Amino acid sequence: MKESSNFIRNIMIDDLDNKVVDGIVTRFPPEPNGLLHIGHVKAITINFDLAKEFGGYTYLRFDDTNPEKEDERFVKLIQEDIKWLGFEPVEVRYASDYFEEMYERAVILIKKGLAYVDDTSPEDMRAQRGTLTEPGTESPRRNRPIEENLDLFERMRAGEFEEGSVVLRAKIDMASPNMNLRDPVIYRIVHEPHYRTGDKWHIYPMYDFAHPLEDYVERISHSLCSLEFENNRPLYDWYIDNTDVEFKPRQFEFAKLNITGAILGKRNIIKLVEDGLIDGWDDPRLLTISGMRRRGYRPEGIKNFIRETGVSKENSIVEFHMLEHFIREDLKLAAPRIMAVLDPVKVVITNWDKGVEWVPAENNIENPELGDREMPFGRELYIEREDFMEVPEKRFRRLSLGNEVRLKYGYFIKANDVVKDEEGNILEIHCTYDPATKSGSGFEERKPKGTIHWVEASHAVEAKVLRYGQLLKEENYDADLPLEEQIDPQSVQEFRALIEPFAKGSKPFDRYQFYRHGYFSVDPKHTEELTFNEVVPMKSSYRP
RNA sequence: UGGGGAUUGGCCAAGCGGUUAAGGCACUCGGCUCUGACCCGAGAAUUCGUCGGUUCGAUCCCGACAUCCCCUGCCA
Repeated sequence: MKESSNFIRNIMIDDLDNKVVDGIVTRFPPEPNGLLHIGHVKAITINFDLAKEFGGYTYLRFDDTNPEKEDERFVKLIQEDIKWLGFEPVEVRYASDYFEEMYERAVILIKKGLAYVDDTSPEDMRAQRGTLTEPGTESPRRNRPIEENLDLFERMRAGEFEEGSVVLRAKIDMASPNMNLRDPVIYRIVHEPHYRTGDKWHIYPMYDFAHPLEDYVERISHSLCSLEFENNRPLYDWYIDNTDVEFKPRQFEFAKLNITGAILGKRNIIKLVEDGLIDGWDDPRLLTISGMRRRGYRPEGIKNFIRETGVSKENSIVEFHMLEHFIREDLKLAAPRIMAVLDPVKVVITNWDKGVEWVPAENNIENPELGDREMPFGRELYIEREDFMEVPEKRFRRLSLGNEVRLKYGYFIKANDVVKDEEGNILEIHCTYDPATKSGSGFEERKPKGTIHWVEASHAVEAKVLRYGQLLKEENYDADLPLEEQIDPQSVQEFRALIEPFAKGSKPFDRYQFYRHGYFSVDPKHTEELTFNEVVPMKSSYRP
């Protein structure tokens, strides 16, 4: 595991040293109302890594306290995503399993005179809450007798009331400068059936009340969440301090992950999915876990990125470059390489008279276990149009008239002539090859200025290649603009590519690297059509 | 004068009173190379938002100011 220092680790070390906690127990608590994205990967990685580092363990807990938004299918998909990432929770828990426990704790609050049933309308309640600079006013129901509250709360549970007609509230401080403490709602009425508990319940706990109790039940030592919950921590502590729990979990906040040009946030993704602007949650342009999987990213690359990116309380935006770097670093060791030509121009080797010759090609120089293969070489080849210039510019190191270049895994060829159409477009480049320069022969007499890639014309397979770029046009997402205006139409580009045949020695691949043009991976769903997803562009540093 | 956070090179981020102020990404230059990628070297903060204070000594402590983020859901 990579070690990256962060302030939460330091807190844990101190807590362990000072015997504030016996051990480390963490949890990842997604609400099953959508799929996970790379921002969640940060939370997942932090929780699992830290627990593991200190010999503790981590729960996967579905925070399913709102039946109106949650769905069983997300429970399943989220677990698959986490498993794919390589994390193993000690146990899968559901907040809905603790509903009875939470109810009991709410009764404790009522009995202590710290909670009351209020039938103030949502509108009036908002008005009574005051503003950021003015205190709120107390509800007329605030001092309702305990017995009456107990009776009303029981009837709320029994389903006697309409949604929105009544809530259970904590009696804290309507003048608190922290809005969260102005008598927050503890339970609300919801008649919608819950995907797990069905219609057993008609009241559901609010996040602020439920979460600390969930953490208590699981004996979470460090409850990690994002920065926007800092204002909720006093309430978290209030509930813990007043519900007679014998274990006190504590909340710590860290900054969420933001990446330039990426849309994160379930709300936005849900909107993109619902508006049909993308394929779905697993659209490769999205940085959802399933989208990244389809794009060809591997878990290790993603996790390394997260680990190197750090944990702090700084509202930061990481450059997409950083993600690309770690994905590329991971893929370069694992991706079999093939050769492909995106914009082909024909090369005729005028002195070739051997038919088709199969030449060995290293599949992956860094990882020999991926095996070698053979590829055809013949009289007619295709090379990349941009790899040829009739008159070379300075610093141009590829093929040009009168000059020699190495064909990777093949021979040196020298361009002698070009055939053009009436408009001057190059149709063919006539070259001669030198038999002595065959790849692997150990020929060292001279070195060409450059090496280029190619495919043999008669065997090349034509394929459609999809390049998936970044979803957004602008560097940063602007919440005030409609999403459809911000999506970059170039985020999906379709190319026709000529790819070397998969014939000899080829195995079912799931990832490829295209020389110079980038790393691509096959989307397993589209293997038959040979549709590729670009993983990461490999920039060329050549500039005329 | 509501409250809560944050402020270290273009982007992340270590650092916890005495350091030449880690590291990664990006960028530049050089080397290597069966692609210019990869790999290997080298390069940037006289300085840690600003101004004061404490101290023999401050990025690290205190104060003021500035800027950014969060908080008025019966969402999480």
